[in-house]
Amino acid sequence: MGKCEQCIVREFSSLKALNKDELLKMANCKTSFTIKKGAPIFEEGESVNGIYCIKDGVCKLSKLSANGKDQIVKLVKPGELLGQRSMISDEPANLTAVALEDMEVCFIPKSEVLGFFNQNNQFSMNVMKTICGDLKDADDHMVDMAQKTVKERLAITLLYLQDTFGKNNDNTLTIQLSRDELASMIGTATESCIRLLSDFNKLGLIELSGKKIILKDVVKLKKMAE
Amino acid sequence: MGKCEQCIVREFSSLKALNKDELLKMANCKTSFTIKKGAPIFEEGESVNGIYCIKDGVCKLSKLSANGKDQIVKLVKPGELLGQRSMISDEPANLTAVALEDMEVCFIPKSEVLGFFNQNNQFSMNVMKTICGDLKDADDHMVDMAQKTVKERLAITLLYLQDTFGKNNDNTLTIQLSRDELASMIGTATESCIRLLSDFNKLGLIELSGKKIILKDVVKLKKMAE
DNA sequence: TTAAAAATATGATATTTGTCATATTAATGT
DNA sequence: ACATTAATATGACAAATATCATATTTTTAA
Repeated sequence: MGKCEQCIVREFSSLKALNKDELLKMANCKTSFTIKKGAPIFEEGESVNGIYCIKDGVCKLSKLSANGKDQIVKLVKPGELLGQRSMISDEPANLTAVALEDMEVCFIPKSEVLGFFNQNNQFSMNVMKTICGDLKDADDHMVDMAQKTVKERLAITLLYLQDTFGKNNDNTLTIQLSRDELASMIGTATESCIRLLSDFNKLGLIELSGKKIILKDVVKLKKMAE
Repeated sequence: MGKCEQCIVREFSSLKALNKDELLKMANCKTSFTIKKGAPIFEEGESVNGIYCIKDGVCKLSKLSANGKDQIVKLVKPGELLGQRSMISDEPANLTAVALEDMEVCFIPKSEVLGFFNQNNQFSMNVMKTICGDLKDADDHMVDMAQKTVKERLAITLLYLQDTFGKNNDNTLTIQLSRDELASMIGTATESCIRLLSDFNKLGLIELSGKKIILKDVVKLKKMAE
């Protein structure tokens, strides 16, 4: 069984407020497992009786709209927690979590987490701050969806992907999304997304080599994002 | 000085977890004031060093987008709190709060609230649950903005207004928004909003008498909202 | 009360975006 | 290696929405 004490990603999440004793307790009740690319961690409507701590790999949180299209609400990366919202609200998951890469995650049951909430104020404060950050992001995201054009949203999203997940040695974006997934982030039709990528390519803003994307002119992209 | 103990709206917010002692402490440090329709409570970028408890009147939380248009993110009604997000995150306000009606609000300074967080777990849990609810709403709202048409969003918004704020004896919506504000909620141009209201009127879904709106066919509106 | 300003309404038109059809390319399994 | 499937790409067109112009009504303030 892995030791939470020695887990590095813990340091990047709300869990960093936990002391040695608490970490030992957590190590004893957590379950860790791997998830293959494309597999769900949980789905909309399911009960999530605890939180997931992401050790490795990125996943998407999405919601199916009545028009049959998936909207990606958020990407979650190592060090971040998953499922806090529905655990705290005591409601079924509002979003579906699917692995974009092979993942390693740990699951900590609700009873344990609530215990930490009661005995460790810094921990619950950390969780609260994280959720507040998510709320701010969601509000901003919502305004962008309502007020920005698809072109602007594509620019914003490309910059976000590079900022958040970085680039490889050949300058290509580290995170690889299908055109369909990129469209789901932007909130547009796949064809529109592909078309705009072509346009950006022709304008020299980005470079497309197969599935890989290179941001060639970050300054212009930022201007384009407004 | 008003007594928090006797304030009814308190019962509808996270503050209901506070005990007599805490309420007395709160009554001593709170400041209550009135805000005229159209006046701001706080604006984007301002520091909000505490939380506002709404005793009477409704306000809008909005954000100015780079295109110069305001997007209304949320309406807040009596019993709800205001400013928790930025107080907890320790960040300037992300949204502007403006009174839609004459309001009565109380302000409770940050130091006091944080004190209650530390000594009253139920209270901080309540606040956390409220913020989680806001996050769920924001995510859902975001998906609607990205995936629904303006027509669908108008139907959703009209139903929301009636559900949340009710109707008068003559069946008109209790809350009165200008066409401009309604457009800001929906995320569309004022003209488009006016046009669709006309269409809905002609289709018998709603009835317009001046600024007043009556929902005539809630079933069809719900179907329209998908 | 009445002139001025603001809000509401509607038409004409341009722009953006979605949809459907169909290539073309890449990925997959046998 | 090759057939099959899936992903990407592009054209043609339709639908949704924004913008600009201008009328009409309502509100506001002198």
